[in-house]
Amino acid sequence: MQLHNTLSGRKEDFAPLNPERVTMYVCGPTVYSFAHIGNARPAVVFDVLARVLRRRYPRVDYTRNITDIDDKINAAAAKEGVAIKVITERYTDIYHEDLDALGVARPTYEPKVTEHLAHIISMVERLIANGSAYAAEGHVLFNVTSYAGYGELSKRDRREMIAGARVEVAPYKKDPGDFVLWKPSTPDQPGWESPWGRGRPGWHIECSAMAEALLGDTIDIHGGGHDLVFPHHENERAQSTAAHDGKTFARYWLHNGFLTMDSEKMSKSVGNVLLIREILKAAPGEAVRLALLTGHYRQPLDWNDEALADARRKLDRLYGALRDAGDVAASDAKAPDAFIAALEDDINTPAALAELFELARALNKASDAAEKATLVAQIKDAGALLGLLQQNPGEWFSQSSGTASEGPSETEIEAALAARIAAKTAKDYKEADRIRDDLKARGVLVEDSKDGQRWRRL
RNA sequence: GGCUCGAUGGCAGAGUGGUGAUGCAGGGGACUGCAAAUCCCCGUACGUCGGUUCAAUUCCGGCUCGAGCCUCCA
Repeated sequence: MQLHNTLSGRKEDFAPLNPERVTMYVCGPTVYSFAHIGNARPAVVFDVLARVLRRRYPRVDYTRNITDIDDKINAAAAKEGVAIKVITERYTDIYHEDLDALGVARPTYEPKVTEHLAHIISMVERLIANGSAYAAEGHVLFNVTSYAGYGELSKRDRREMIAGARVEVAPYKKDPGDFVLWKPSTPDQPGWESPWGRGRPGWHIECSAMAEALLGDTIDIHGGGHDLVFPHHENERAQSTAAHDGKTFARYWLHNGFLTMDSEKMSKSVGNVLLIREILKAAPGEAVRLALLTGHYRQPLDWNDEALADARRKLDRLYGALRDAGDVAASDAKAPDAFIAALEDDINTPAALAELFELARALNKASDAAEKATLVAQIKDAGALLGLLQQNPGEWFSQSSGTASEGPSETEIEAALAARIAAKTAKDYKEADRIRDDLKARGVLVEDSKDGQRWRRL
């Protein structure tokens, strides 16, 4: 298996430190608002990676955190006049619902910052003790000059970074690049007791502490969105390496490319965010998931209505092949080698999907029952690795296009179909076609097959 | 301004130093009462200018355009 490592800038052979326990950490959401479709990309991509790894390794410990201490959360809570827990629990639930709809399996561990304060504090103490960090005016800062490898991950020169920095440098910093590990809270802000007074952790230390607590000093894979490379992952790397006597923190750094809207980054300031739940009103979650896997994970992906419609049509084809195979009992065949090879080549989902379509064509052409059984099993097993094609074809074709869409009920459809078959038997094709056109106008496509009429929602 | 990554047919999107993945759309045919679905056939795509090479879309360099980071951000 090969994975592209941001640190080296190239694809590398993947070999876990301990094949009996593969460890993976992915930065999860800050729960202060609804998740948008851009947030869904890493969740889906790394979900696929976890599935692929689990096929090969007996145990994959996948940790994806929930950031439930953050100034944006504080702002949201203050605005509503509620405790931060009200905000964080609400949006954690919503995040779970949204990802469930996209078929994203829960990670092995889903730690919250509020559950790891003791660990964070102990890590900060260790960093101060070994000279990597210092306390100043109620803050604790990590001294970037103490870590020679600073800038290696994001390929930045520290001096250039300082020169180009647009932020004002706080007077208590020893070096302009130093970043906060702990900061003081005012009495009206959420805070926790610490050796440096009542305060709260900085953004970067939480991931280092939780990764250490759940996965150990050295982890195999660290993932996240490309925007996290700097400063978040650069800082995590510095902290963890410094806290562990120079031991490697993450062996493979994986970063997914951005999702754009009309070729522009999705962001609240631009006003072009598209929430996952808004999309789900008009499209099945499975189609959203496939749309996210259409391009390679490291490439930028432009989101638009056509991409989503395209994904639906692809699923129509795939489910259509499974449906037309009828009731053949699937054999125990597994996904073919070419499909696995594509996914094990740095998660090349477009190439894997191409293999899946080849299987579908073969299934459509197959006439032998044993051959069909093998192909059905292969398609389902391959689909499972992508988190797709696990429903019955009948469910796929009869489901409405989203949580908000409407259309004639199944009872109505069945009644219309009965009338149409009667018209057809009487060779009244004009009436039969009228019924078909009428249903089509209402979003239901009727098809005649060798097994009689069948329908699907458009 | 500095850094990183891209530019493939009507659209989306892999890949490769020398036989044009895959899906959608489009054209032709088979099948069908007609459709739909399915199957078969059909496209001289690799931003631009140079270089290396017997041969470049694929390697190297310039240019143009695009995305991202340098500030919270998936």
